Amino acid sequence: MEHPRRAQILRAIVEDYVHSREPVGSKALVERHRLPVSSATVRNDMAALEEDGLIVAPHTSSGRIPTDRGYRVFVNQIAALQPLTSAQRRAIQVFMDGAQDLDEVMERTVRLLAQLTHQVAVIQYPVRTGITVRHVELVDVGDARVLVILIPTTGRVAQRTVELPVTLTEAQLLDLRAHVLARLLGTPVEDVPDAAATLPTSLPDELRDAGTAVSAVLAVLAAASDEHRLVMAGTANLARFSGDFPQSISPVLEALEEQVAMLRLLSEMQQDERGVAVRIGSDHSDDPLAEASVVATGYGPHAASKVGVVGPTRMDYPTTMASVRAVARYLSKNLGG
Amino acid sequence: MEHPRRAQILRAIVEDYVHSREPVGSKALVERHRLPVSSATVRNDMAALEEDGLIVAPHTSSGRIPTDRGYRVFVNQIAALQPLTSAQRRAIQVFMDGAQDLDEVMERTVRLLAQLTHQVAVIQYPVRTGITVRHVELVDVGDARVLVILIPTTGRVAQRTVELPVTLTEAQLLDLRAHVLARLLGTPVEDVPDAAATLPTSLPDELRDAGTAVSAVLAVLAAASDEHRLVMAGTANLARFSGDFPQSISPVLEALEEQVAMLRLLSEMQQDERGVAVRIGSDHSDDPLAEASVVATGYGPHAASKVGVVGPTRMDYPTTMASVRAVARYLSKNLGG
DNA sequence: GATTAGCACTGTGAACTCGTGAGTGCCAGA
DNA sequence: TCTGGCACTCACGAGTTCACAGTGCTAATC
Repeated sequence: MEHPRRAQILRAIVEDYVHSREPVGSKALVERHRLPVSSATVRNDMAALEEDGLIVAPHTSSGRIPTDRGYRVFVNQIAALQPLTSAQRRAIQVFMDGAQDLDEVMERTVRLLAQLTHQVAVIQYPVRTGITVRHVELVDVGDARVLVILIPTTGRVAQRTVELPVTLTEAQLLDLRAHVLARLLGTPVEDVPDAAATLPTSLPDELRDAGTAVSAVLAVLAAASDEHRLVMAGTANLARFSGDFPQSISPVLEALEEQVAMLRLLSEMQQDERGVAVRIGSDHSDDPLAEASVVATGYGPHAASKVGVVGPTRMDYPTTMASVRAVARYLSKNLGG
Repeated sequence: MEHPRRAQILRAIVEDYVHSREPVGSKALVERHRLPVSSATVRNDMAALEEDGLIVAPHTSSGRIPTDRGYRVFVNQIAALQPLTSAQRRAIQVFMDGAQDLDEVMERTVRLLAQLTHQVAVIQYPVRTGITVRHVELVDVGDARVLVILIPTTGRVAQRTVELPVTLTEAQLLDLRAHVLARLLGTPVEDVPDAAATLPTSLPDELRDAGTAVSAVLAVLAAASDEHRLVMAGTANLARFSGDFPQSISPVLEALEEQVAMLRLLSEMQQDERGVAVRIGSDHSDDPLAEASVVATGYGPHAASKVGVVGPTRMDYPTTMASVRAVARYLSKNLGG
């Protein structure tokens, strides 16, 4: 793509097609974009672009539409993302202001992004790093059952009841608690499973079985964290764009409900130097998101948590990318506290 | 509707239309259901049913389709819900078996119900009654900030950090904790706001301001509970039935995302003696669910928590109602533990 | 070599016609 | 109250025509 005019024409085709949803022809292109060449020249360039697999004609004697590869090249060409309008900036401020807890921040963020982009927005709960164990509490619930509570330095408190193989006295439970605290306090949460596994060996005999049960639960509690949760909003936007999905929007909705798959997809996306990752369509046709594009970026420390939108390949990439990045930046800035 | 044959004809029309999505005519009706009368008779009855507003003809000389009122009467006529097939019962068992924590139960339930009914399924987190305060923990986080943790007898632990107007020593914090515990331990969660409000008056002067801040947070924590959370699954099913929504499925998707509105809607639905509540369409056309039906029922103690499905008015009510009830019963039975 | 004007060609989609058939309402008779 | 019969009515699909936006190609021009 060293040919500058062809790049310009590709850009024009993408813009017009995204805007009108109709195949764009050479003549209309020259007029709408005041190109300093004739339609015949544009036709020649179009033939070359088609040769390169960047655009296709749905049928003989119709205008061209971009292919996934065409969108890809277009997206890569965008040098700098256009900044948001001041109105949009203000919207972010107003919308996000006053969110009390993390749940509310996630909820508002995802709604805001859906509204800003007119697409489906998804956000992963923050991935926290450097979290250690602040406290562990064992509460007797009767019937040899104990409520195990794991309190990390930041993030959500995790709890679960566990059935002990033996009944412990109150003093024994306090003793066990002391052992657990001694072993785990200040331990990075990701090391808790290993640390907990070594716990029983250091316990007096009468606490060993109970300690084993508690350790197992602690390992589960340390592993289960918010960061596998995904929140989304704006699914109704998909229906509005249903014309852009040749099949149906069903596979897309299904894919969105598969949180595990979505999380993997998001984590696999590599953002470029502009700070945004874009996935356009898919090569393998069995992918439920084969007809869709995903624009995502990381936020928070190491940009480890993801936020993004899902929409049709025929999408306004420049503004969508700008919105996603702006929201992520806002989050990164205001989530530290 | 004391006319038995007309009731039978209405039933037949609903069944055929639900099954074929096409207006049903008098002749086809007589054949498919082996009615012991002629098509002319059926036509007369149809005219009467139309007079009553239970069916309409989309245009002159076409078959009839049920109105919302028609569906209503049809649903009321169903005396006993047909029980699930043994395969379906087994599916519930297999599907739900092995769910570890509440989140997983909710997740699996809603997926199962979506799969069973081929509709969008929604479930409200259990409404718990008779919950009291098991424990309150205050953890110093530095910078005059304290993490307040409220542990109820059952349900999710709630926590939030609060900024204190003054810095407390460790001993003062322990003192405050003791006062809080003395006041709140064993208090029903719904009474916590009131109880917490009286807390500061009983505090020594140097703890009063901090106590006020903590009380406010405790009130919030006690109010915020899982029971306002709604989980859904099967939105892709909506797209498959998109032909059944004259406008688009957008309003329905929007309505589903409005958790507050959905919760209110669900709580307002009164289930009848069969244990299921059915809402068919809507009178006011500005309702986003005007084109949709909701089948819901309560589960758990006092059937206070809701589970149900949302779909087109052209829905297989008997089996949907049976599925919803079966799932709710399963939940009620297995959620006590 | 790149660009342009000119021209013949093509497939889509909108507008129109027309025949078919399922379905209705109504009436007269059992 | 039910039934057979009959005239009538639309919706729908197939077939046809027409205009037009757009293309590819060729030959002339910069």
